[in-house]
Amino acid sequence: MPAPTTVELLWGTQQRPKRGPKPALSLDRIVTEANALADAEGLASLSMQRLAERLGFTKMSLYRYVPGRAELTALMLDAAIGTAPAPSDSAPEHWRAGLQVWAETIFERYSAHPWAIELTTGQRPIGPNELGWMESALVTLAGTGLTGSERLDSIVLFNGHVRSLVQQLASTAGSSAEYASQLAETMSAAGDQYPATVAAFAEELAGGGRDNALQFGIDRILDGLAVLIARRTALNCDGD
Amino acid sequence: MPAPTTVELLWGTQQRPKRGPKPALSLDRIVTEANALADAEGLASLSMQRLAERLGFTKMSLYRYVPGRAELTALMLDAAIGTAPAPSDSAPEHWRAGLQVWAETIFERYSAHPWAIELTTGQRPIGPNELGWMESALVTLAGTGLTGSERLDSIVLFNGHVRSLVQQLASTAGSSAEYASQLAETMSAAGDQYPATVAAFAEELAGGGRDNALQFGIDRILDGLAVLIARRTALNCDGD
DNA sequence: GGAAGCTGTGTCTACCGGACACAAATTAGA
DNA sequence: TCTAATTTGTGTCCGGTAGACACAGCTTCC
Repeated sequence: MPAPTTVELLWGTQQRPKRGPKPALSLDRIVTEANALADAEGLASLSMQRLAERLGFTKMSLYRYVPGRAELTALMLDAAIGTAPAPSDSAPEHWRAGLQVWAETIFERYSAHPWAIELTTGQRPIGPNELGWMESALVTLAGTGLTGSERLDSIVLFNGHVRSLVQQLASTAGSSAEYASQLAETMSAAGDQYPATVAAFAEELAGGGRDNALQFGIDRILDGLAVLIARRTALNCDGD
Repeated sequence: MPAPTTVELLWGTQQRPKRGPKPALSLDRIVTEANALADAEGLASLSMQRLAERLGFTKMSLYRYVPGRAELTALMLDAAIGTAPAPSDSAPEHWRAGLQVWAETIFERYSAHPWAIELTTGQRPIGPNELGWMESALVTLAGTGLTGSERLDSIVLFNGHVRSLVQQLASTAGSSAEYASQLAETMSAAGDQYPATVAAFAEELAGGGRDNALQFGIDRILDGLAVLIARRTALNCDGD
């Protein structure tokens, strides 16, 4: 019985062996409970021991289903982001609204499971759901006249913005007051060396201090893409 | 002797005690060697034990200088990104070139120490160097007519893009061939469910497959900011 | 009815971060 | 100059982690 690889687990290409007792656990149950545990207490509090206790089994029994922690977290990530919603309207002129929804939706998914972000680092096999999100965005971008590289780079750009925001907001969500006071203390101690920073924060506070960083970034990226798409379209018309 | 906090360590507001033997180590040496170890073998291979062996001391002696691993990594991060280069030309009309250089430079810093990226997650005190980078970008954006919130959100946008790229490129740097073959295998197995993805990658390969994702993202963000800045400038002129 | 093969379990190792007590070193004050 | 106070580096210990391995019991095939 060779241990299944991460790819085999992610894409479900393993078959049940014929002989032997029927397994009392399942991969789905394990991953579901692992995600629930991570949602409740964070990824750092997730250990094979604690997960096994939650499932009512011993630690080593989990290794019959998952080769190790790395493979488990890979499955957790793909389960956390879930299936991508089908692009509602793939007409080429609606790419802007489509990407807007795409970015907001994946932001909500990641926000519901902030621990999933740190699992997206490092070289790793891509899962079906993750690929589905990419496919969804690429369908929306299909008729824009952008090249394949540009379409892929656009997704990287959106992904980076959304994930960066989730990380930042999730970390300051619990205790933004404490965070703000700490920042204020630093500013009052060494603020004279950072005048532009002090000015920017002061102006932000005066203006209400609402955090629309997510929408701001989405709008800027969409505007930037629109500039490029318009240029491409103009060139194509000239060429015809 | 209360243990120094992360803020005190980062901002250097602790004073040497008068009595007792002179310390044989120093915070600088510890952080320098820790960064060298992380550069060589990654953050996961950095343990207090291994760091102490590298320094020729015992593990527990390190705790005389650093309260714990979390504080150590906070110092490592600020040392890794280094001091921000002074904005060479802060004339308002040069914001575009200034941000271009800013993004490329911080990209190089993070690329030299990819492990530093994962240390930027979670709520944490900000260090002097990190604040210096923010100040540098805010100075460049000072004369653009953007509000304080918009200037801060712009930096978040650039930061997210750069860090996301570093993470992705650093992970695929060592074995891009293996990664490509794995992706090709997945595509050939399940590619019919992801036609737009297959098309985009095929087109990218046909076009040479150079990865200019960093520059692509920077250009789109700059274009998007230019649109907003032009709108602000036009409104201001109308208002006058 | 074996025999083969799988499942869940208990035990074991190596490593991690960190607490705590202690001897040596150094300085302040008498 | 001598003593007491205080800091430094060290050795030992603890709880926790991931994972290896052998073993008993169950299930199915021949």
